[in-house]
Amino acid sequence: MTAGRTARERVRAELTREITDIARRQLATEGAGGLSLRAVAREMGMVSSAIYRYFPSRDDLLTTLIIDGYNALGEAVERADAACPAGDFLDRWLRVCHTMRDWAVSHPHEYALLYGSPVPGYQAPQDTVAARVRDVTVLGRILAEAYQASAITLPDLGPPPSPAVVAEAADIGELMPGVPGEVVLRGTMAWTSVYGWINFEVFGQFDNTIEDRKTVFDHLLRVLAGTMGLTW
Amino acid sequence: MTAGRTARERVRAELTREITDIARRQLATEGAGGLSLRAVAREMGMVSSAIYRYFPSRDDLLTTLIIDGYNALGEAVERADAACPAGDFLDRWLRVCHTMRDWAVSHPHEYALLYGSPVPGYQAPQDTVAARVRDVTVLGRILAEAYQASAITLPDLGPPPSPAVVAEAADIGELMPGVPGEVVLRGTMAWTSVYGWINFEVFGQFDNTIEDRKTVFDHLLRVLAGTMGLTW
DNA sequence: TAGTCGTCAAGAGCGGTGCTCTCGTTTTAT
DNA sequence: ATAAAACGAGAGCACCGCTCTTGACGACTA
Repeated sequence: MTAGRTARERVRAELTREITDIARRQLATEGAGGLSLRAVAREMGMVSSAIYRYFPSRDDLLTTLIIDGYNALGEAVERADAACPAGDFLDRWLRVCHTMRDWAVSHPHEYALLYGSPVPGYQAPQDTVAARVRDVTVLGRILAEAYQASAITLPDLGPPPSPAVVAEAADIGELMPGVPGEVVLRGTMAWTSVYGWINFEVFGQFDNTIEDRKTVFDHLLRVLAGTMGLTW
Repeated sequence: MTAGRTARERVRAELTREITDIARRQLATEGAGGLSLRAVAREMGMVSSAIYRYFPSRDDLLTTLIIDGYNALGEAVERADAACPAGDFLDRWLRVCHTMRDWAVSHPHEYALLYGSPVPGYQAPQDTVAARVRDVTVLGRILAEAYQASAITLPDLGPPPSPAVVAEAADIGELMPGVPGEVVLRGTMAWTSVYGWINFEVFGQFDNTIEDRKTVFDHLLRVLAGTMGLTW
């Protein structure tokens, strides 16, 4: 990784890493809006214009921070899933979701960058999509493997989805090959619910209302597992 | 309302309204980060410092926009609920939630101000809480009235919540007097799920994935109604 | 080895921002 | 009528992202 050939390439990689590190720290303390190229440069003892040798604009720096954030979250989720017994689907679901929440709570500003309101004037480039889907890919895999293991029995919670609704979820269904549309929809719903909770929690909607959020979240996860038909 | 006694008070109220109107329009087109006091002043033909006679800071202007947003959303929701037959709880649930989504989709930047990542450096003052709870108050009332009408039968979706979990939801339960904790928890879950979906939709998470979002959202709402035990 | 070429940090500068202070003027209240 | 309060205008401060130019240093090539 740091096997840059020339000395110039090595110091360039080093400085680039230092910029992103400082930027990430500023992001963690000030939030996305408080991220300032000039402040990063000041902390590095450089002049502000020098930063532009490494990142052509503030948005480009933001983009790498976003990609890094998706990868950090995705990696944590993948590790959590890998640490579970493959056949205990409920346990995998619980641990993966708790990992997502833990990461979000401990990196609120980075999480806001990923799942909060888009940064004004900033348009996420296509580079981010590969990293963005890592977490939901894990959820899809759990659900797919559970279905293949016949560990899913959908509870009857309402009228079955129309074919049109099922067709709309086809793209998400690609993450869970072989899983019927109705299950895909329940999974999508659970996915949005989990992030809805995390959003509320990280963005302060539960302030002065729910204190022991992890415990309530755990209960939410078990109910969601029930809606997906995961046996308990 | 515009019955200010002196001429000065009248023109002050008028100018204050004009400032917020222009600010709201800028917010709608540029987003929260693009809201600029100088730009507002420019559009009014005033000098920027004059704005500070009406709003002591940019954050104060943002605060009134936020309160206005909560009230606009809350009013739309209350009107939608009032237009439904009081005894058709599923219909009320569906219409209220669709109203929330419609408002969010047609006012994305204002919605982001209310339910997105908090504006950096901005701390919502206590003035906002009264307006903020209007939407969830309506949901709580629907659920409470449904329960009192014996229109709720909770489906079995997992282990029952521990007393600790139920206790955590006590504050939210105050919105639904007489409703058992388990139902309050299901309602809280449905509430977060709805806003989780709306967040995903407004913030672009469904781009290139789900096209006919209203239809899928409607299906989500019916499943959520099922989890709350609303008969269908 | 000498020279050229590309990369780099630095500095000045542009237009923008939120915000403060002062200074006359106008309107209100006494 | 006079004192007090409110007001718009203007200059100015410190900050921002970003651009352009300049001079120095390192890395390849003749």
